[in-house]
Amino acid sequence: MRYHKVPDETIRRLPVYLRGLCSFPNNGSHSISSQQLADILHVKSPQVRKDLSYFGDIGTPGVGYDIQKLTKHIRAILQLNNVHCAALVGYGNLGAALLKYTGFGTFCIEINTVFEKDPRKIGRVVRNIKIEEVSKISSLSKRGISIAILAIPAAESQDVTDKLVNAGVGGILNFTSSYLSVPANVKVINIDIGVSLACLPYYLPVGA
Amino acid sequence: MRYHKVPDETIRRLPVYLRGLCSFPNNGSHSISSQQLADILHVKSPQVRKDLSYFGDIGTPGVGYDIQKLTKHIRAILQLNNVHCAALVGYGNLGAALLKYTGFGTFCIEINTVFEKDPRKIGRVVRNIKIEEVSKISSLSKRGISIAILAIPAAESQDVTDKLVNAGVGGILNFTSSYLSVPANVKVINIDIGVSLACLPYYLPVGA
DNA sequence: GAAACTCTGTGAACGAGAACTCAATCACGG
DNA sequence: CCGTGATTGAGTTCTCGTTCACAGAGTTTC
Repeated sequence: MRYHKVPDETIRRLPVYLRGLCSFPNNGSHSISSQQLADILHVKSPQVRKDLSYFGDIGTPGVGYDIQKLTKHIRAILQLNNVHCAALVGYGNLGAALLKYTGFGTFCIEINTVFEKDPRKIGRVVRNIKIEEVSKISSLSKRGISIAILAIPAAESQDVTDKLVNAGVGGILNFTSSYLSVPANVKVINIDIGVSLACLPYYLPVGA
Repeated sequence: MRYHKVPDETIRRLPVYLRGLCSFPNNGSHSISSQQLADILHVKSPQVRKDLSYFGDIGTPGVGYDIQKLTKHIRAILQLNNVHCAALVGYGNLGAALLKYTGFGTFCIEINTVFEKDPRKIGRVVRNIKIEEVSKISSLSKRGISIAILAIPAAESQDVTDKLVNAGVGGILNFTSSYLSVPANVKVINIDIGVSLACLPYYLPVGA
């Protein structure tokens, strides 16, 4: 199931819609209108309709969207119907926090593999996961893991990325501050905490 | 120093430029061309020129941009010339990781205040910072802190945000999954780790 | 000192995404 | 069974940001 040409921005909003649907109070009604959904998520209602219309006729005019059906549909689009296992590379401060992070469950994503360079950490067991050395990344393809989370120092990021790509990883969530060069069929999503924070002072009133 | 109308996207790239300049090998030359800068950061060279041109004539035709001068200039634009203190709200997994995070130093931002709800953590000292209770947020204005990092459960986010805004905070880095409602003069930057991760499966080859 | 070369700054074209608008569709009540 | 009200889906417009192309300024070379 692959769709024509959907804006990345739309894809990015789908998980937000999903979360909105989960939190929608089940007050008897089976359906929700684009306006209601828009209000919850603080976007405009035409935006919601347009986003959803990329994937065929999901709603029914005069009524709205069937909540359960819509939820299932979005999960199907995002390929979140079956659990995805993800590998975490780097068990430093951030890595440890991510492993304990509970916000992935809603989206059926579960970190079940951890790699680390530091020999002192290798072998330790956290949350039933044994920390492995980075050279074991090559075994990911055999384990059917195609998503990786990169939380290591910038200097090693390209090196590890190459290993991940070779192991068949198709999606990388990059917390590193460096640009990752990957083949076209691999998707990288960057989260640069430093840059985001550095933008804030610009918006402060002058002299603050 | 406030400039006409600069795209948010441009502002977001400035810290990246800054980092690129820092890592540029000091090989005798004092200047760098838009092309060189573009190559390092994997953007197009007209993009670099346009971004920088919003802030007046910084470069010299035929030569390029004086590295030191440009660095200073970007820091001035972003208001990063003097150190900014930031308050961290929430000392959970993520909060603890952020406090230890070293990536903020490049941008002259330093977390020097920590608030937490859990009474067992209040009073503890980490990195010379004493963890305070959330009710002390109101004292931020007196301390001249106008940037906050929000790393708490979604349920309490709006509550704490209101407290922050009342205390004169003008910029919030929001790791919470919820939308924050703030007055127009307060800037919120959202980092939603769950959503970013949830997007990845969409891009995987079907059936992976 | 002039010509050739390099690189910036900017106006204009282009493209993507968001907001608007309205016709078509469906449920429901009389 | 038909009219009324509600809401979707899509075509259009608008806004924002990126890319392009070129004029002009500075530097180097002969």
